[in-house]
Amino acid sequence: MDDLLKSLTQPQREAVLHVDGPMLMLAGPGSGKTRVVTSRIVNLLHQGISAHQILALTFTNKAADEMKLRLARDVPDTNVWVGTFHRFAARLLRQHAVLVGLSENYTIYDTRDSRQALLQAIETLDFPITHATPEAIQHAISWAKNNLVTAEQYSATRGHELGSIVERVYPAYQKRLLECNAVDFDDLLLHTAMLLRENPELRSSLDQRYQYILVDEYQDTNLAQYAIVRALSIDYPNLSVTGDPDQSIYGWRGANLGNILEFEKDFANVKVVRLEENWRSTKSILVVADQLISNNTRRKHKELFTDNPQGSPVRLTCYTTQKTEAEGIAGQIAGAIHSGRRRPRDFAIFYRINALSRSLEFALRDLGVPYQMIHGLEFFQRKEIKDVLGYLQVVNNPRDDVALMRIINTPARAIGKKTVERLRAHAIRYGLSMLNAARESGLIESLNKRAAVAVAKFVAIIDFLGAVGPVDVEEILGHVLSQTAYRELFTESDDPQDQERLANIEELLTAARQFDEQNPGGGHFEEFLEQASLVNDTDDWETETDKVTLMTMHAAKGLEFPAVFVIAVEEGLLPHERSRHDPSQLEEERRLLFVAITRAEEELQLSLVKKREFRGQTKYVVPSSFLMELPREEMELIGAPLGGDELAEESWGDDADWNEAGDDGEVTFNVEEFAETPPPASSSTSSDLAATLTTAAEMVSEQAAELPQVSPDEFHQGMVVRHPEYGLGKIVALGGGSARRVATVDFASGARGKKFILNASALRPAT
DNA sequence: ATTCGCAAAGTTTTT
DNA sequence: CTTTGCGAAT
Repeated sequence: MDDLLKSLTQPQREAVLHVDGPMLMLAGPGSGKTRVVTSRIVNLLHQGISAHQILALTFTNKAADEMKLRLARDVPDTNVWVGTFHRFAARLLRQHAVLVGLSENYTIYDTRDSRQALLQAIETLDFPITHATPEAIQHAISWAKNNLVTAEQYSATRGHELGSIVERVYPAYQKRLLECNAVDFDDLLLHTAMLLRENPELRSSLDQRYQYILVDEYQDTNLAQYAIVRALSIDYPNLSVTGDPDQSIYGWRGANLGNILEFEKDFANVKVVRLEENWRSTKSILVVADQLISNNTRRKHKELFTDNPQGSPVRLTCYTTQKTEAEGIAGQIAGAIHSGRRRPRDFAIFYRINALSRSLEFALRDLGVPYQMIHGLEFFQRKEIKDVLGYLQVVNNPRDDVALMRIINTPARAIGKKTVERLRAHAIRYGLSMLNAARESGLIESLNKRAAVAVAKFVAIIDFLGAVGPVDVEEILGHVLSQTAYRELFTESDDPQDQERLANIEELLTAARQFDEQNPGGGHFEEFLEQASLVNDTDDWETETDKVTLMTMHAAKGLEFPAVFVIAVEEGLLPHERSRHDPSQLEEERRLLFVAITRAEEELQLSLVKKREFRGQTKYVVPSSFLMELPREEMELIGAPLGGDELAEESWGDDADWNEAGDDGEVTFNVEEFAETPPPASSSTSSDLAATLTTAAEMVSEQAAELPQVSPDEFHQGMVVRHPEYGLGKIVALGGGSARRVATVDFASGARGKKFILNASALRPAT
């Protein structure tokens, strides 16, 4: 502990040593915030505070994992609860589900599932919605929930058209969710906040349980999150929040900047600590960031400074077109890599909208620079994954109609739209869940025999899965795959997309296996599903690989890179067109650029172009108004017209000036020079990856056939195997930990569901 | 039940 | 210009 303190600055030390009472830590970018927070937890434990009285809340899994990792380094085996708001709420809600009308096996719907539930609710209302899209309604409901407005409380402002629709739809939607025993993301917070508000004994016992609460990125909390944290800090107001108002970039999602700006009014005797010293960036970079952000009014004044060297000046480069911009940047990167000065992973390129990544991808690929792009949601949103998990959802929560309707005819089993409609009508009429309605398919008059039989077969599958019992997740998923023959949909196809789907299913099984290892005992279906819906795969962005990173400025928060490029610093893109006219939204756009700039450690280039192709047509670009707020005399300006005085106010927005500059605007780097660069290992696409994986798997099974002893890990679900007694068969499910891995096998000879302990059996892969 | 074609929209994104 | 989703046709 003493060693720890020695390496800290005075303000950092103050924050670390703070024990009781509320604390507000205003931490600028690169100020060592995470380190301070984890050190403070270490100190709390040191003071004799029990680990289970400490609660650390973050926004993203990435941040939570980072904190866990650092904490584990200092205090191995601690059981301080570190996690996201949503996960904490989900856990609390499991224990007290009944109080809000749910049962503990409730399902968490993602945005798409919620939309389906919403559409179903609108159907039951049967009044036509003409002037609002479902997305708009969904958004309005989400906004209400984030602001703690319940369905009963919601009332439209007079004359507000969308509002009056929402007023009717919101309660119906909420009813539908309860019928399905499901919640949406916002409900996790709303229900929990209401739970605490309406059950004073529960609130005070939890307040006592969680005496020390730490919240990260407090500037991004919404009202619901605020209410939860506030309710847990009344008797024991040892709440410490960390954040930076200048890095609040999620206002459009309901984040309430007021939460952090007014923290000091909210609690008595708040200790305020300012971490202003920056350890990340050069002076050149920091001064640009500082000047820019000082144009905002809604902030807490902060003086950023650093002991780091001056560094090279920040570049502001103007290219002719997005093509030359991309090539120029790719050329600089290739050059630096080629000369051995930098590695690919040192670089990041940020842009305001995903659509801008295209030209960069081409340019990087042309020069053979490996890169990775961070897109938001992926894995758990894929159709094949959602389909397979849909079965598990229904098994876990038989009232989950949304999941049921997703899978009832997937893979196709002759249950058409009409049949589903009739089932649904029956369900509504008798107040049944879809599954129970399906059970009665034989009694529904509108259904013909063929349809009724098809439905009965589906019910049989669900019942079979339900009867499997509390086994490992990997095993139940294996049963899902073999019962539905889902895998067979893809195995015969040579469409590369299908191969990718197959690989994704394997990945799901691997994820299930890892989960099983961490949660032994079997039957943890709902925890697995919860993890699947609350996780997103930007979280496991590969930090280890040596590639240039391309991402939106939003995704960049919390990261740092030696060299950063920010492209398209242009009016209409940054600030974005839709934010340009509202002063508070404009400030958020400025914060976004501030976040992007402060990711850079040593080198930074901002760039724009003269004309940009957008949605098919080329338009002359107006430089971002933010550029005028930067200390241009301290920056290196490259490329006409930014080199001269043309960046003066009078030429702003005047397209003519841009035309005159000519078409071969200066490019900072000669691309041709690097065209001959021997291409480094190119960025591997997922299909490449799938191909390698298949080959590897083949090699493994070839080897296995020759070797007398086979490792249990070499068996996988769906594999064809041979047994000396039963002959050829197929693995329909796998379960158990690595030492006691059990395979369930159906044999061609007719023997079904035979179980073998892989370590001990004579079962071998067939080749 | 699947496939094809057309229309419409096209910030940012967590959970 | 692209992508994506829904609806109509086979």
